[in-house]
Amino acid sequence: MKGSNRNKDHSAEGEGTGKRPKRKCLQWHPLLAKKLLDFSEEEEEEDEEEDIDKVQLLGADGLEQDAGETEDDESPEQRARRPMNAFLLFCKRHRSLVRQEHPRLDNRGATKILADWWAVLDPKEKQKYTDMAKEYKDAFMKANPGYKWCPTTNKPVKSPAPTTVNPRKKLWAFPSDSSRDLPSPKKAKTEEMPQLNFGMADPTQMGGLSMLLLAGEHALGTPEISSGACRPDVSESSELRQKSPLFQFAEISSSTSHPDVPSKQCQASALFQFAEISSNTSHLGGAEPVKRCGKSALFQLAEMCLASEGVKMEESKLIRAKELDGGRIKELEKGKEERDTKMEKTDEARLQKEAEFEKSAKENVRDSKEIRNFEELRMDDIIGIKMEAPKEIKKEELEEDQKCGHFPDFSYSASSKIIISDVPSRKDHICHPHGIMIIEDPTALSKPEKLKKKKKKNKMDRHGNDKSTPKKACKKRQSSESDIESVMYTIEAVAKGDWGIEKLGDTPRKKARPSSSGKGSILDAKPPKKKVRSREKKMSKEKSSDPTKESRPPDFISISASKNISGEVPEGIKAEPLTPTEDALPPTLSGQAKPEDSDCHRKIETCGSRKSERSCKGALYKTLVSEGMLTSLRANVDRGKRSSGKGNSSDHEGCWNEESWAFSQSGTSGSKKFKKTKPKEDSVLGSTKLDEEFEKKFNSLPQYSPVTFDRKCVPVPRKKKKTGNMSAEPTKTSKGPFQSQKKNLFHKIVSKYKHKKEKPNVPEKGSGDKWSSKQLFLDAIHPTEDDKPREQLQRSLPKVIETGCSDECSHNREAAETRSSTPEMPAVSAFFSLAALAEVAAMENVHRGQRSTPLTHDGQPKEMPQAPVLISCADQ
DNA sequence: TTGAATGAAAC
DNA sequence: GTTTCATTCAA
Repeated sequence: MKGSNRNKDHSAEGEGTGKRPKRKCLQWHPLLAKKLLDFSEEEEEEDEEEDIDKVQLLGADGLEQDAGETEDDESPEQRARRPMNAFLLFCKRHRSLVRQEHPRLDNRGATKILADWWAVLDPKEKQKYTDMAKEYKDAFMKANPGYKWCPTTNKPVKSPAPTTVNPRKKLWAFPSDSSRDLPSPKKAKTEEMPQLNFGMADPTQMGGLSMLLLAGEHALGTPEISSGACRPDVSESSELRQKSPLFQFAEISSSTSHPDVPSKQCQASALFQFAEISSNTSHLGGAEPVKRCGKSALFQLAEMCLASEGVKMEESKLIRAKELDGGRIKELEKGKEERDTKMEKTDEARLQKEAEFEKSAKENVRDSKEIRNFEELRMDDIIGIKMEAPKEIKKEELEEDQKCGHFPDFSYSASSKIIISDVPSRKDHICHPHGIMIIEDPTALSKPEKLKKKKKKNKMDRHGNDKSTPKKACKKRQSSESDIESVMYTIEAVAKGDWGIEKLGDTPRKKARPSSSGKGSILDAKPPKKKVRSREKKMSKEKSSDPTKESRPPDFISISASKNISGEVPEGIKAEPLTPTEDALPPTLSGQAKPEDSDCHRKIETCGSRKSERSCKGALYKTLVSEGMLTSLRANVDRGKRSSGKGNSSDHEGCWNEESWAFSQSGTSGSKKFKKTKPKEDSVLGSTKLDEEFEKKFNSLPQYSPVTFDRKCVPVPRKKKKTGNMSAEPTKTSKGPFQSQKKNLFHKIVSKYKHKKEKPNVPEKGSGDKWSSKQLFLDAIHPTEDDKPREQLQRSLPKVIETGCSDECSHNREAAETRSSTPEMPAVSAFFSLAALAEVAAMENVHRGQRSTPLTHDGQPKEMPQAPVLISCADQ
């Protein structure tokens, strides 16, 4: 049976896409899954596009295949893969991030780093993943009652093990269970899933999580939810859940826009758009078109957040808190709009935008004044923003750029939908416009090329996009900033952050980008990284890795460290104002938020530098989005709402719901995972988004910036180091002049490293390997700190900043390039983003008190590091 | 196809 | 305790 199926699949593949079709199918099939693994994301994405088109066309084939699969596969169970454990979830979530940081690093190396991160990860954060994994497992088990993790009994696998060849997946066919208990949903899943894969979605994305959805649905037993673990397109096969939430959602959107449009297209488009939106959000595009899309997507996302918030508010009645959050969001959105508009139209659009901006500002003021009307105001703002800026201004452009248009529209439509229920007339208006926009979607769908591009771009680092936009904004800001000196100062600080981000983003992607100053060294250093890592890998394999680990990555790390430090320091300093950062986070500071907003408005009005501020905020907003901060914010908001409204106490349910932190940026991985949402709580957003929620859950899983881990790293390393050996070895030079010492360290390290290679020191297996990996991780994160003992690491950061500041701080502003040059841009970028937050908050504070805190302050460096941490923690 | 990590489950 | 396998993808 299986063989026949396989053959079919293959044949199908060959026929349809050649290899591609199979892949997806394969993934779902345990047997085939591995094969699928090989192909790259890009290909998958492309496949998706193709699939989409094909799906409709090919329906019959897909069905046959699916059916065959279900039968052949024996039980859907076989298909089902064992649920991922917390660590795997973590890896899945962060691997892309790691890879971004270390493009050259292969998966193994990435895995090591991930392991390090995981080790360092705070218990709380870990718990999130653990909980998710648990839920996932539970759901999975529900779906697959008979499922056995290790078919050991069934499969002689072990005994035969000698042939490592096939070991991994396939064997565990399930006994008879497969079909037996499988709750209908499960089958549906299994069946549907593949279909979906064929048709629309990325099987990869669907991942095992889809099972979760099914299980969740099943458990919930809520017919309404009918989790669409599978994608809508499968409607054919999906008897059970004919209409997945996504499908419904798509329909709604389509209906909203144009009933005439065939549902299929709408669905597909909607799904894609949604996915793209998420991806865009995460990546915010490197290329211009992408940028636009990304921006719009972000903007829409923000809107969505607002809308959802608005709804929730009504429900929860926590108007004020929401208002606060909303207000911030608005501002952010506005900032985005401005940037977006600027970006798109550039100079020409400026005037209009400015006008809009002013309007928005006025509106904001109103909002601050009238809290009750807040919702309406928001709507106004949104409307104004979209109507004026995006639509009127951008309309044509958008139309031209179908990509952007459809995405935003889609998201917006979703939001609008929600809004509609709550909001009266205005909302309707809004909806229509969006609907119009949506119409374009189908066309967009028709153009796979764009999608592909986007996807590719998605791969690009999110930061890159962010950066790009911020830059422009910054530039403009600078021009306007001239108005007020004090403001300028603050603005500059912010701007710098933005610049840094931009640069960072750019460099990280390509990694080797030759940055201007001192970058040559960096470039040189980069190659060493690989070598080092490879070496380390080898070392680990050999188990030679010593407790000492001095084998730290040689020069390049040091170099990168210097750069990083330079970059970090200023930001860190800026970030110092922890409170501001907190303020930046709406959820936490709901109360403050409002005042801040008002302050901001005031500032805007009073100061001629409205744009600058807004632009800065906009940049910050992007950064937030990219960093996932937005997600966290939204999550917090949602939590608050839910808590007030529903009060989900249960961990599981609560987790899912709560966890539905908006679309996370889901970085690179985001594109892939489009799973369905969970059914349970959708009431708020509407059942329509169950699917989304599901995806969200996974995507929502906190994505930590490397920086976060850095701090955390300290403790872990100690543990691992345990052995006294380690302590002695670490070179401690860190304090003095970094660079000179760095060199020395470098030499030392190199020498040590070599030495180690030749003679592995004490190699205790586990400890040694891990340790080595950790060191890499540490090195990567804190190159400079490597030398220092782990204990000092924490201290070292601040210190480094301080010491480094003198030299590099000056450079920082001017030499954003250096930042960009650092190979580990992502971490830096993340740091910047946090810093940017802090800066923004600081700006606000400054405006309030008008005291500009010098960015370069040495005095508060320590706080800096914490601030980001706090943020991350808060988020999560 | 392997491996690099962690964790859960089945031995 | 040991083994299997979940994700990911370059090598």
